[in-house]
Amino acid sequence: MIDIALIREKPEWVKEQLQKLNDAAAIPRIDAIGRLDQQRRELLAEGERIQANRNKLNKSVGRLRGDKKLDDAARLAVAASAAAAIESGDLDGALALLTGATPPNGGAPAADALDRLSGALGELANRVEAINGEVKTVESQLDDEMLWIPNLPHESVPVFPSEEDNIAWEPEGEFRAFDFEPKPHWELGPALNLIDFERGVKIAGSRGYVLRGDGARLQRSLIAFLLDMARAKGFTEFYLPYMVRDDSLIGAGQFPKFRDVVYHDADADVYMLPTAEVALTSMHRDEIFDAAQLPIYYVAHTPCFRREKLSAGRDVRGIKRVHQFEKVEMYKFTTPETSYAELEALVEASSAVCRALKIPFRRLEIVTGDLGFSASKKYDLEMWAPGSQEWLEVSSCSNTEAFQARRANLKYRAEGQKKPQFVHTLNGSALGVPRTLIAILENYQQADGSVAVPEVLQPYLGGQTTIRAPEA
RNA sequence: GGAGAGGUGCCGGAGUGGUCGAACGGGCUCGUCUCGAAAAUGAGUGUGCCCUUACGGGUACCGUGGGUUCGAAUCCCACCCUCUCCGCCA
Repeated sequence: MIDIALIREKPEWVKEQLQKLNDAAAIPRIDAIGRLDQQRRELLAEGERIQANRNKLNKSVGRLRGDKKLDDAARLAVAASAAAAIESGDLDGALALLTGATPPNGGAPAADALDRLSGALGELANRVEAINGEVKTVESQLDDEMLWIPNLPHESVPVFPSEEDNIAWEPEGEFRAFDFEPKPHWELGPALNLIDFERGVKIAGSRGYVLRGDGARLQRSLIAFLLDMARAKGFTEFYLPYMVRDDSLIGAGQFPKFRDVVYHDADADVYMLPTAEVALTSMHRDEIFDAAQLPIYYVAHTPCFRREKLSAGRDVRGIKRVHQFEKVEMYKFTTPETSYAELEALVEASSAVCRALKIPFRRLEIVTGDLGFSASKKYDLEMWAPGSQEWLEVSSCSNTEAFQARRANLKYRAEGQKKPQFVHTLNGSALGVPRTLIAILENYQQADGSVAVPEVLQPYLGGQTTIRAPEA
């Protein structure tokens, strides 16, 4: 969520930002939010004004009823005058009467004066309730609109319309020179009996896949290696729930916009985790940190489940785009002052993993048109896959600034400051597992059809250096 | 799945329908005392929202949502969650 004060104070500027994001659908919402916000505040002011008077009057009535010093006639006289004052809208006058500041004005002290007073106060309660009802309606409309507004880009993000314009940095690492035609992983995997697509589809349907033998072991090793890399950099490792409630998805920015990519168990009303980021964002929901606790670094390996409609004919082969995959995700809670330095460090941490695996990769600076919903600034890392002949996105590192913090109510108290303020949150993959697996297979394949094991993974595979096809 | 207990502030723990944002204790912060510390002692110590340049004022919040009432932490209803015992189970 962005700060509504921005919309209140400079709506045109906000619209310009949305224009850069290519989110034309969000733009008309800004005016709607402006109207709702104003409406809300007007209603609140009116409702609270009456309520403040009502609170005072109610207390005074309690005292009037219990006041031993007044005889019945006097009590009725006060009640009658006060009731008349309330009915005519003079709440201050009524209060003065009830507290004895002004004497009753001598109206007929009817026997039912106390009931009439109660009735008048009840009427006041009804008015407040009616206004509060309107406030509620307006607020829920307002919240709903706000949840659809994407995060705004940081000023350093290059302004271009589409992912075609993302800025690729100079690749790092050595591109291998092959003296044979490198195969894509969808050929290598089955040939080495590491990946079984037919059985996967048999079990799970479209896009199902099975890793087998050294394929499964390689994945397991990779995950352990990735977690160890993060842990060495000070990240605390977590095991997390894979099924989450909708508040968690709203907090991380998945809902309401991306509802259709998340699997849902309607009976239990829980959702399957699309990324660990969702669970990690919610870890400290509704908490207030001390400044001294920040920054906080977390890392977790989880499966990710994505229902996205996988378009026919695109990325259909292999395990590049699937409904279920493993990912190791890093997450940071920081102060606003340090979040951009922390973003650089985060990308560096992911880059270090690519270097350690000795696979050529490059950094992509994401432009405004491709920023997505939650990020203020984002970098992707891509590994080169010589068999598929393409760059594979293996990591995506974002600073969401206070966008998720506002949705999930994540705050901290700055040194010497009374008011808590929102933290900044960052997330980055380290790395996406199937794509890294693809890159390993395709980069480490050898002329005889076998695949060498990256040096850093060998200890995790009991010293094994090569993956070969099993004996026929 | 069966039976029971309970959800109040940073924590523990009170709370006759009106003066309760909430006793009391602990913690924490600032101060006094001290060479310093401990002990003792004084004051303070929630969050959101609205109004206000500011000082400050108002309002809401005692699991959530409804209801009763002039007035609800306190009464009624529904729901959620936690815990204990039994059963089942990796």
